[in-house]
Amino acid sequence: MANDRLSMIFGALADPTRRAILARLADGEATVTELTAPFSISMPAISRHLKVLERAGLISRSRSGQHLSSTLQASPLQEATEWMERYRRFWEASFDRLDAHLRQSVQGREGQ
Amino acid sequence: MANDRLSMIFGALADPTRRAILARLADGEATVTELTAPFSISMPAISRHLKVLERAGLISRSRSGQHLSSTLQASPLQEATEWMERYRRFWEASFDRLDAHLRQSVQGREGQ
DNA sequence: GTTATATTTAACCTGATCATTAATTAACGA
DNA sequence: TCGTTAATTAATGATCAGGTTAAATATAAC
Repeated sequence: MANDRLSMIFGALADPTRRAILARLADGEATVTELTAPFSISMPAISRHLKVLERAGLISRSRSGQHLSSTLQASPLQEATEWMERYRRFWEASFDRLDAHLRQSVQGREGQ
Repeated sequence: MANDRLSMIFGALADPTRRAILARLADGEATVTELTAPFSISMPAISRHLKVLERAGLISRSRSGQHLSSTLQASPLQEATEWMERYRRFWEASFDRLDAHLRQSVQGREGQ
């Protein structure tokens, strides 16, 4: 994967296990052991996924004793969203039915 | 790469050449030859990038004679944005650290 | 039909990704 | 100090990504 910032962010998000880890961290920080539990893959594998997320800036980590906690850092998601904003006019201009459905639900949450 | 929809979308966006292709297509449809010109890589390489983008639903293609035109399809970007919306409160929380009061009222309106 | 143009497919190479198990490091607690 | 727990690193292997050049396919133009 290219090592520019957006490539690292999108690359990190391209894996379902890593997205699931982020989803878990949305409920609060967690140790590597806790993050490993829900999956059928080994702890070293999770440890590597965490490295990828950390490199993308999507998590930070802090040790307290034996335990190494991961915390969600969402600002790279903001960068990614900002990049996509450039294309918003295209999906809003679309007459596609799926588009219409998704647009509606997005606007619902954005309506502030 | 996993073959679920979000993984294919994020995976497609994880490459700078493919993002540049999308940027070019935002100015209008283009042939493979036209899309190849700005890059220092070969046409077969571009052809593969286009396949990845097509598989992710980010472009559609239509032949007219010898020419095969690619057209931007932005709705997958909307899907990706919608997935990220889930984390918006986190980046807003860190960005607006100094205005916790406002943040709270925004979260209230979002129903989180 | 022959030749030129546009694009894909084939064959191949290199390096990255994602998983494994085994070994190592680090911190804790008796 | 010894044994346990937490996590990473090492070594290995399979598969995928992204590039190349050369060959094949398809349409156009003469």
